[in-house]
Amino acid sequence: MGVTIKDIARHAGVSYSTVSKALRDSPLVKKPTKTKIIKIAEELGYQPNVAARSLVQKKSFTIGVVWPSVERVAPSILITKINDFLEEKSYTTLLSINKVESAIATFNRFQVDAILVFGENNSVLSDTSIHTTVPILYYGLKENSTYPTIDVNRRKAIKLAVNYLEEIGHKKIAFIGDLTDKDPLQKEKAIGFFEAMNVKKASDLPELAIPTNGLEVHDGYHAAKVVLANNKDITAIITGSYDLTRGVLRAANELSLDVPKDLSIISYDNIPQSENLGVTLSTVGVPVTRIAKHINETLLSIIEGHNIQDSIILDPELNIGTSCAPFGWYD
Amino acid sequence: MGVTIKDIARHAGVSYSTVSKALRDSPLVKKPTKTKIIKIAEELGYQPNVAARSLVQKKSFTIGVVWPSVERVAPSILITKINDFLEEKSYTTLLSINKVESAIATFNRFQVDAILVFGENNSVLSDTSIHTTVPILYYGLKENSTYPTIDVNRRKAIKLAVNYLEEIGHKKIAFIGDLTDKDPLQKEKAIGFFEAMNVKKASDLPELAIPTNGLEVHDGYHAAKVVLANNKDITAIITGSYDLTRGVLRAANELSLDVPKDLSIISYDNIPQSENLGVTLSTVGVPVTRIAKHINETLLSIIEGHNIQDSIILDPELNIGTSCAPFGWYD
DNA sequence: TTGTATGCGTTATCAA
DNA sequence: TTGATAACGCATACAA
Repeated sequence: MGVTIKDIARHAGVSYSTVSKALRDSPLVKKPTKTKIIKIAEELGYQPNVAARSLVQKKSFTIGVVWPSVERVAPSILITKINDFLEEKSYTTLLSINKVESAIATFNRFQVDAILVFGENNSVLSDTSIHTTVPILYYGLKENSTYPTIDVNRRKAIKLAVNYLEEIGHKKIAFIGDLTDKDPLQKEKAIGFFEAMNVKKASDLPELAIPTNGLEVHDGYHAAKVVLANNKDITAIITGSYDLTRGVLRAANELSLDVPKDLSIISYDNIPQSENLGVTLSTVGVPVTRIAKHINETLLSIIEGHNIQDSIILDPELNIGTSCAPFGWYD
Repeated sequence: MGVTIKDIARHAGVSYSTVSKALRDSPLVKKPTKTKIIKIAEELGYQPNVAARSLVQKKSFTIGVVWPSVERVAPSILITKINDFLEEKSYTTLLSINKVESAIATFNRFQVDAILVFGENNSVLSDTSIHTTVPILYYGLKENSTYPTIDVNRRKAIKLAVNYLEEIGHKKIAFIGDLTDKDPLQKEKAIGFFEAMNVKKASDLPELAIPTNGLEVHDGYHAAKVVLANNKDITAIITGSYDLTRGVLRAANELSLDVPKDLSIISYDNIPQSENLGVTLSTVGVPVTRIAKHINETLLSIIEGHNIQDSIILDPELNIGTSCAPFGWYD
């Protein structure tokens, strides 16, 4: 059994309520008593019992994160950031990888102060089925949720990239990414491209809208090899993900194409890249740190009882590195 | 505020202790009262308060999982399996992505019944620094832990593969994988290869021990392209991971090499493959389901107070699919 | 400045 | 078969 404040009280020769106050750094306890108590607590390896504390405080200083699709990388980095921030504010985050409904039920029983739900791309979170007194924040596609939501404008991101490339003179701009309907997030990016190009669908733009079979490095590599061989006058490529971009760079390299002299590249990306790719990437997207910041602030705000008015859709930003240059710059 | 048993009691016109019994399906409550109470509880959306319950029971039916490196895929699948099993046994799993020490402290305060630590490959978990009354189980490299540990024998796995290939007549067997010292888990596989080949290090076997820059598909693809071009009499390849294998298969395909006619492949793997690769893969490793089973049983066992005697190192198994055939089989 | 008493929601023991 | 009550560990209003 763990050490309780009563054990500490006995050792210190004071009442346990004094110990309680001392440990919470209350001004109602004299300095010397306080330091003595804290010292004893440390010696005994005291750890406050969350169950008891949250029972009386009706607050657990804990945030539950529902994360049904553990396998995905991008959310992992976001969660890590959120966790770090929350830790600073002395909140603990606990994750559940159960199905949304059951995870929420669990967190509800645990009396967490707020629940953050990471949306699965294909499922909808509606409040009709869910019994909870704990405030919920949803991160994912706005249209999939009837809760306060934080979303990222992927469509606008790709448009931004297209517009920028056009501004600096590029005429043939290709998009390499997932063009299927399987993943709504990826689809948003494709739609962004179509809208920027004033077409409706991929088949309206067969030589510029390049589908991949996945989002891995090799998929980008393969797509780029094909498109760059068949369509020599393409001068700029926008990719749907960082990994695809890495593949495109390898393909360009093998084809002796210089980036950005022969080919400009803008990559969709949320995540700060650590890898050295020979060029510094130009990216569009909402940086994870900004997403994390918004999520955290919203979380703390709803915990304090503020009713979140509306959902937030974060605007992407464009960061131009050396992978991208005006058309004809080197001629 | 949530619904409590007292609310239910008031609605049902009984005492709250009767409600408590009824909800726990105690035989000490008459059928009709019981059903009535349960019905009201559902109507009110009652959810038992974990804090209060674990306060009195000194048991939370919760298992804490320490998972500092969220980004990795293989552990994700394992965790999912463990979670499913534990759910069946009516345990809840909670994950923490904090640093090991602080995650353990958190779980300790939450009075979880056991803690499962997923080892980070480069850090050591020793019991000297850790204050806890909760039993801990470690999953990772045995040598990194002074706690009861479950580990997988990667070295033996690769040896098994080599020996099998030799048995069926292969003379030139290459290993494609991470040969650096960066990741101890990968290093184990390399050592397994060296031991099976009776050499000490990679440079003793330059044409057969093929290093990659990573564990992605493209790394396997690239390595295989190089090695298969330079060394035509290699008839069998062992790879360090599933993704590498996918790359090798693509390379073989591009080089018009038939698998298994021209090239036999055995892949290190823990994870059941869903993808159709044209062949059914031959694999060595410990299937996640088996790992999960062992972890779960050990977890439940230590919760029941059994002192786990010793650490467990799981033996790999060899599964031969159509990607692997005896040397000369088709001649 | 310190100590005493009460209650948080639940389970468990005992009395009715 | 049901109800009253103590206890779990802690925070806090109030008494000393």
